[in-house]
Amino acid sequence: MRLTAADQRYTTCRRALVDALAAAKRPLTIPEILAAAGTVTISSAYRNLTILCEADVARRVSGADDLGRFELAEDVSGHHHHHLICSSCGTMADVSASDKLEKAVEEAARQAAEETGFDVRTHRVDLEGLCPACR
Amino acid sequence: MRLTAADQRYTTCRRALVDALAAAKRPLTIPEILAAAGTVTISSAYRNLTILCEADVARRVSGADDLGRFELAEDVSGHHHHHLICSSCGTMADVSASDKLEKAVEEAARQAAEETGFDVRTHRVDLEGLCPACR
DNA sequence: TTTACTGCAAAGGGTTTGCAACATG
DNA sequence: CATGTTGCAAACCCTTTGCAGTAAA
Repeated sequence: MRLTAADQRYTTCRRALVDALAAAKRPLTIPEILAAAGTVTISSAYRNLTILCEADVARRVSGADDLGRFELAEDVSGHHHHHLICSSCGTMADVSASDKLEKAVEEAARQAAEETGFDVRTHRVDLEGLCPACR
Repeated sequence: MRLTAADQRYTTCRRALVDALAAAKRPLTIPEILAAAGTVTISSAYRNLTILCEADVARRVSGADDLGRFELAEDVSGHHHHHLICSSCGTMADVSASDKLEKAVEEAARQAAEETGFDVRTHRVDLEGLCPACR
């Protein structure tokens, strides 16, 4: 949390954003964040989310639609996970990753790095389909 | 290719779009598609890409930035693959998937479906990092 | 010829930015 | 007190849409 101290002030607005993200167990859209964070204006939300992302406190994720979604960084939330995405309503849900999957992805990353020269830093596994409400 | 026939006409414009996507071995942004497809206007590109996606000839993918990117559907290109994404310049590259990884992802999908009630239809594995040009 | 497609330009919607007032350290 | 931060509204950029002319079947 105090990662922010390394860069900037930890204001009421920023705290509200972090709290909103921490309370949700899934990535939130800007509208959802605004609703959850109380009196935060749109411009402040965007501005501070950008800052929080740069400070590695939050992370922007992309789903099925083109709405920006944000979640706490894994260093902050403390657990590595992947996402379930509903192709109908766009909602995202967190799912924990199994060791077997992680190992397979890491191996694939190593291999791809070797073949292409990419410096692979992280990965993302999304499972897409229909959520209970939309199926 | 003739999937389009099932819905609409196979015009010069649409052929140009499909050819452009087929020629690239990675997802292309709209600007890249316009450059590659010759005399296609922006509105036609968006309109037809939407139609091609609905006909399952093409597919829209999202990467690190918020630019829409398109690639041929796997039924058309003929091979299942994942993506390498450069977090600096946003470029995406295709990488083929190993059997081991596919199996692990499918197992994870099955498990997640059971736990959450999601009807998982497809998956996406992105390896993110820095491309050779940006590292 | 009929119907769908194309181009142009204007409209739309989410995101970013300028600027003056304000709050934090 | 000095700076960084907030709010408001205008600016932006990518994407979508209306409409009249054009091309495909």
